[in-house]
Amino acid sequence: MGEQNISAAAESAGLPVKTVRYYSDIGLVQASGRTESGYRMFDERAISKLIFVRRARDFGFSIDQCRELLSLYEDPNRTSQEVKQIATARLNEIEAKQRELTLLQTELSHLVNCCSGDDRPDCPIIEHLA
Amino acid sequence: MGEQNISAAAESAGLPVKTVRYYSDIGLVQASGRTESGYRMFDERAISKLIFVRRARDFGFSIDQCRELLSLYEDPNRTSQEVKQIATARLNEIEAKQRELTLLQTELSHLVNCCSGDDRPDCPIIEHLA
DNA sequence: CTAAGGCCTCCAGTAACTGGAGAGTCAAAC
DNA sequence: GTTTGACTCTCCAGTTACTGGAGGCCTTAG
Repeated sequence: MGEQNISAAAESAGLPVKTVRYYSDIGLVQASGRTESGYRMFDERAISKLIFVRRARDFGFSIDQCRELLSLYEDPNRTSQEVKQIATARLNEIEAKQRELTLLQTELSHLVNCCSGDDRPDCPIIEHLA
Repeated sequence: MGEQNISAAAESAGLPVKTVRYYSDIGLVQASGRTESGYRMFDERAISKLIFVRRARDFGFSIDQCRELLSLYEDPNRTSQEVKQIATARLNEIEAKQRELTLLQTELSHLVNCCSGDDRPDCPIIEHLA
């Protein structure tokens, strides 16, 4: 199992083939080489990068943040400070989004609870938006 | 103040001019008419629709949901049931997103707390992603 | 009358893919 | 040896909800 073609690599990484090709196209995770006929081949290092990116994407890191994290991952001279900074930025995004959603949820659930949901046209939801 | 041009309408609604033009283009909120020279004009009804859409967008309703809400808003024979159904769908989306973010926040904040953030390369965040 | 600003349309770009067309490639079945 | 089916390739279009910009007409203040 030295090198795998794109579908094997995609399966190893838990990603769709299309996504692996896309990451390859944008230079996020390059294939380690091509066959004579032009098929992408992925070695273990490339596959571990794909896995890394998948996990980072699961955390909601953007492609650009993934690019930075990946280069830190690959850099033996990285400092944990650099990594922590990126992760903290993402954490702040998450927490900001949480606060936003909590406000929306509070207000919208209140409106939904106040709406009788019957056959009459009177509706506090519509009234609130109008 | 019978009819307003696009910048006055945008200001009344609290939306960027570009967005008003966009809503007009996609048929979400049409201008009530055009001047001889082709300028869009918005009457009070159009402007109240713009405001309605802005508020609905603030709740995170999609353009398509806004379209539905708007047609209910305009329909004297609507039932509050129909409105409630759309709002409940959006509320479910919000709550699903909240659950997702809470999981992420828990996990990521744990990792960030475990990361020393110093000059050494050892980092639990990177290790978790690898 | 001219210059500044507002308005018009159309096109491109954003994020991160996803789907599809058309064409070449590979492995196995016949 | 060929054929068939699955796989791969590239390139293009579409998704969401705008946003920015080019090029050109319109309006209004000085």
